[in-house]
Amino acid sequence: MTKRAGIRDVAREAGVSPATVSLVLNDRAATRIPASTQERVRRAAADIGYSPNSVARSLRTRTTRTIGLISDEIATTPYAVRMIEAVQDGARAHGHLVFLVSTAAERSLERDAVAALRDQQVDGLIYACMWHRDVEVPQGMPPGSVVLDGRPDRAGYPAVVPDDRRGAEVAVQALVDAGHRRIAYVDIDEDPSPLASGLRHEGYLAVLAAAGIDPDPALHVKGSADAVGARDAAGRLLELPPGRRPTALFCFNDRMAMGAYSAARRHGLEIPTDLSVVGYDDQQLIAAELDPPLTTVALPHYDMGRWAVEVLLGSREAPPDQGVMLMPCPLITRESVGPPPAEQKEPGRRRT
Amino acid sequence: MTKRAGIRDVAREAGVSPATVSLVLNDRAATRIPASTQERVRRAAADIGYSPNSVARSLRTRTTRTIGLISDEIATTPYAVRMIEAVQDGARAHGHLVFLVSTAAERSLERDAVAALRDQQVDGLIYACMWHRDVEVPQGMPPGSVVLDGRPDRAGYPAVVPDDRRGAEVAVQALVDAGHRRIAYVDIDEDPSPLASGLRHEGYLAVLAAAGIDPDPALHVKGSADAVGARDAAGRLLELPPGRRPTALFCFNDRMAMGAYSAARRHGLEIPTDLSVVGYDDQQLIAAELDPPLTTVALPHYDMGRWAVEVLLGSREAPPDQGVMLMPCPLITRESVGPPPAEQKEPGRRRT
DNA sequence: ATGAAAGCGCTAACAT
DNA sequence: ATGTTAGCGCTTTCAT
Repeated sequence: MTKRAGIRDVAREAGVSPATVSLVLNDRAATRIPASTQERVRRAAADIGYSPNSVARSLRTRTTRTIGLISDEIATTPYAVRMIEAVQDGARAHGHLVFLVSTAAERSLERDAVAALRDQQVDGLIYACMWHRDVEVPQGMPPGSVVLDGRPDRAGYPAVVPDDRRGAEVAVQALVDAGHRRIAYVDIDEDPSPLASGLRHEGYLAVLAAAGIDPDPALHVKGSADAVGARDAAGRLLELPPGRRPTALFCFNDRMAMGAYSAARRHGLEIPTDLSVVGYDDQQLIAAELDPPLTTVALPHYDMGRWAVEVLLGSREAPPDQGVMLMPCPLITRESVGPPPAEQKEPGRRRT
Repeated sequence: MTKRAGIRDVAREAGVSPATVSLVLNDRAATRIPASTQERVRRAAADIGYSPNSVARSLRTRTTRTIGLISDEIATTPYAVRMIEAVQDGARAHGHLVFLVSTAAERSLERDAVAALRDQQVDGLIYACMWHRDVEVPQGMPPGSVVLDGRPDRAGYPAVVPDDRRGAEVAVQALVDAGHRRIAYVDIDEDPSPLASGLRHEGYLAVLAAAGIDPDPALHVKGSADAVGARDAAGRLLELPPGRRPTALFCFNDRMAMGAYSAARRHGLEIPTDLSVVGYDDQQLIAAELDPPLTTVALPHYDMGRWAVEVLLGSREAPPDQGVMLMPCPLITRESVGPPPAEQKEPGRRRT
């Protein structure tokens, strides 16, 4: 890289002082400087390819137009990159650049990251979780930093999470509307249980209650978070005697719905004819690609990410005091939901 | 944020000059300053919680310990975030922070990003593609910047891409080793055809040739890149008369392998008993979760990302002149490959 | 309407 | 062995 042109180079070229160049190039010239001079300055700048050194400017103005995005993990839940993209887009819209640092949720790395970012004088910090959870805000996070997809343990940090309870309601309601009354919840078996697990269970129960359906505890099963765990859990459900067997499965997530598909297949059940399935997450490359495509509830990653930057950069109101913003999770209707089978029948034969 | 302590605060506290503090804190004190003074300085710094302002330091040293990572897209191929993570990790290992900017592959955004990053005085730039392709290096990219998962159109840019040809060879060889001789290539139908498509085809043909198998053009089919397109393409293959039908499918990617699974299922074929399938990408949340788990070839995203930072930051040799580094793609053996069925039989019955 | 000069917080020559 | 000084490239009073 050859030496970059500086403001004094422009000044010399235009026959004015550096101060004037600064004024003009920052649109602070308003009334002060005649259009002709402004024109001359801009020409000179363009001619020599001048572009201000952000570091010097930052030192002087004490604002860097950068933000830091700390994410606890990045690769495990690939679809959550939508949050990163959203933060990116929002930052760009505000003329900011973003430092990304992922910390694998290690406390010491988190502290280092916060410190490094503060040393860089970032204008704001976002702490992003890759899944809805309680978060212990890292030491040194300046108040005003926003928490993304997590619930901060301390006040002073605006936060946004998906409205999992409401999302589950929408999902289960869709099943009720299709005529189902024996609806199972294929839950995740993890310790500690994710916040989303409980919230979605609440939503599930609320809709059943509202529909006058007595919840059958046997229809709340748990399996490990992968397709195999879900396949087994769903399998147990499908082995229930005809009268007790569910006609619809609400699955904790799309990955588990994928397992439910396997179980149905192994039981000779057609989706959605013999069994309806709803997932959660709207995970790219799963939900839409399953056969048949999966009806699911979308996690509003992009919206949450956008919300976070905008609150951080002040273009949107933070929720009053301790309030956590609940972002709606829309139902994505595809083809895995149908009316319940006319009667409880024997495991069907595959169509030929 | 209350006013940060500065180096002069530490100096006053320790009863020395700012210069001494700088020396000590940067481990440049070597022989010059007695241990006792050093200790005093460090104590003072710790006491008042001093941490140097990176912006000021950068202005002075003309090096920022930051790098810029420009990625053409981020959300579409979620598994490619492994590259970002790798860059992250490598940067951290070198004490650098990374600016992430995604440009949706728009030329004007790319140019803006390059300019903004240069204004920030980043120490280096990486241009990352989300899939192996030819890249027109954005205007203003300083020579020495590295291209990740792409082939630059100009010299002066070290680059790394997956060794798709060799990867395909390994995949098809696994099939040959299992005893297959009628092996199809379920290719992607896209215009322009991705580099990987052609390279993998070459690898496929090379292995067949080496095994003395005459390639049957009817076994090279194409489908759209989603599960449905692949299902149809694979379906056509499975409808071939017994003697011509393939016993194994090499799929362009895991998503298409997923479609092949659907097709097999619809034809009453069991995997791997009746049909073997190999994918490509080792896409998280697909390959491992399919039933049965998919044998596939991994794209070395992490390794490539790591390579890129290390070359950028000088801890690894760049390939000689125009050379593009080919990163090996390892075979991930799971359960979708078996020996060919004893004889061409009628579509099998599902196990009960 | 413009310029001179100070200074953001640090580091690196150069003195002492 | 340590301190003084002069900037890094900009912005911003304050003078003129």
